[in-house]
Amino acid sequence: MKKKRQSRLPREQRMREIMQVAEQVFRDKGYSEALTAQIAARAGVVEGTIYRYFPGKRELLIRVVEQWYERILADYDQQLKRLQGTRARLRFMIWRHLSVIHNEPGMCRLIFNQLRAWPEYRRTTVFDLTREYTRRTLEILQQAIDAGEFRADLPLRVVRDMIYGGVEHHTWVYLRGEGDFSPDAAADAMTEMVYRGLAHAVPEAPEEATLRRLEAVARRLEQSAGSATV
Amino acid sequence: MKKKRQSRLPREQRMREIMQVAEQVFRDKGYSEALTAQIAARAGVVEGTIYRYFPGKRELLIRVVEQWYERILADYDQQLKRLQGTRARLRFMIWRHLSVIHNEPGMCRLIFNQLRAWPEYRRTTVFDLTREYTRRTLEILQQAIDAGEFRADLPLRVVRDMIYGGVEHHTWVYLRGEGDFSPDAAADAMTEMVYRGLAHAVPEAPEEATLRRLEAVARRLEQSAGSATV
DNA sequence: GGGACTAATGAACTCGACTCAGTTATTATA
DNA sequence: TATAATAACTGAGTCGAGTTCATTAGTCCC
Repeated sequence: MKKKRQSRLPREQRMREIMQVAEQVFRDKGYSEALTAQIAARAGVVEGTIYRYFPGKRELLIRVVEQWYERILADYDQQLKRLQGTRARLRFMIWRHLSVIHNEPGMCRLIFNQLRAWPEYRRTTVFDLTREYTRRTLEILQQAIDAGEFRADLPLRVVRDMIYGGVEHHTWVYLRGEGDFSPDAAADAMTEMVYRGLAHAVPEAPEEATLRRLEAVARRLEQSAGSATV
Repeated sequence: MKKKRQSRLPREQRMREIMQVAEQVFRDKGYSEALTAQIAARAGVVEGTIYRYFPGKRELLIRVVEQWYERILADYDQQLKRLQGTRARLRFMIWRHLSVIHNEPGMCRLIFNQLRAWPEYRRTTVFDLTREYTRRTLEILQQAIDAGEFRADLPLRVVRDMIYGGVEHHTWVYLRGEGDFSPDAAADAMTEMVYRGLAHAVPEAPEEATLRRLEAVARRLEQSAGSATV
């Protein structure tokens, strides 16, 4: 057995190496099965070294997931910008979310099962980015309402919750490793569901404009009065 | 400080006492903050005693949650049986789920954040009962299809996922202790959404539509006005 | 080549879940 | 009432994983 002394690396690089190994181990084993000892061993350092770079195991996972999530969402906007029309844009948001889960179940499990349950979650960029992207979905819906394409009589936040919650619920079995799902099929169904739920059933009647303006007033009142709510 | 020797209890009773204390501690502290030492202390036994009745801390939580869940769902059927019509029954399923979360956030957090992430989850009665009740929702939808009330062109499982996922997603902020939600309002919105998504497009009388939307505006204004407290 | 800096070490420590050989309280039997 | 059998309960200890820190030793620069 060799006692191979590790050559020293600049701070940044060692940090990157540890995170890289940690990502792999967390992904494969899940959070609690992933041992700091093993991460250290695979990274070719001693356990204590990890603690020179990260305050603890939890923080290490957070950093790893943050980095991954930023990478995953990098080209989101670009792709979305190319799409025209409510339906296409809505479907993209849903499909994309489903696809990420389908392609990266290990990472998604970590977010759903661990990260999101921790108190640190709120000050995570995962939290911020998720918020940002669900907000974007709300915007798409709101724009469709403003354009007279969608009705305004359902609270959009509930619709958003049905989309994102629905996506997650739909992928559970897969995430437990007990089955599969089709991102395309699910995205089609969910988009259709939202569309029917919000689209006007009948061509606009003359009093339409008046109603829309009344509703716009309500919205403004809500926003000014109710910034306490979510 | 007294060394009060515990009188011996029959197996069943001691078990019940431990579970009772454990439920309280788990509910208040969450799983990992709840220490077996503390549960033992509060139950008036020594730590080792817990392990005469439960194989481990996880199993103890499982048993506690199972017992609670069975209690919660006990009168479900009775109430459902009383309700007639797709809309009422559907709304009840949604509302009930929202209400349980609203009334018992501590327990629901344990299920969502811990139990469901464990491999043991599948052989839990929580798993079975949840399955049973989501199946019941599917049945309501299916019956409506059979009766010609709903269309059959969307996969019902996706609809069910949007319902249950939507409920959960909608309650996150509340479960993190950062806000509130109205089970009634959310149930109304979700039921409406599902209804529109699945009902045959029947041309609506124009006055009816106008009325419903005016009512929606009024409801929202009410909620805005009252959201300072929320 | 020597000093300053700091990456890295590894042994020790913490803290909580869990174990088990042994100790009684209780019950059954004589 | 005495005694044996049973099973509830104890508590001191083990174990294992995360975390700490005083110390060691590459690396850079003058």
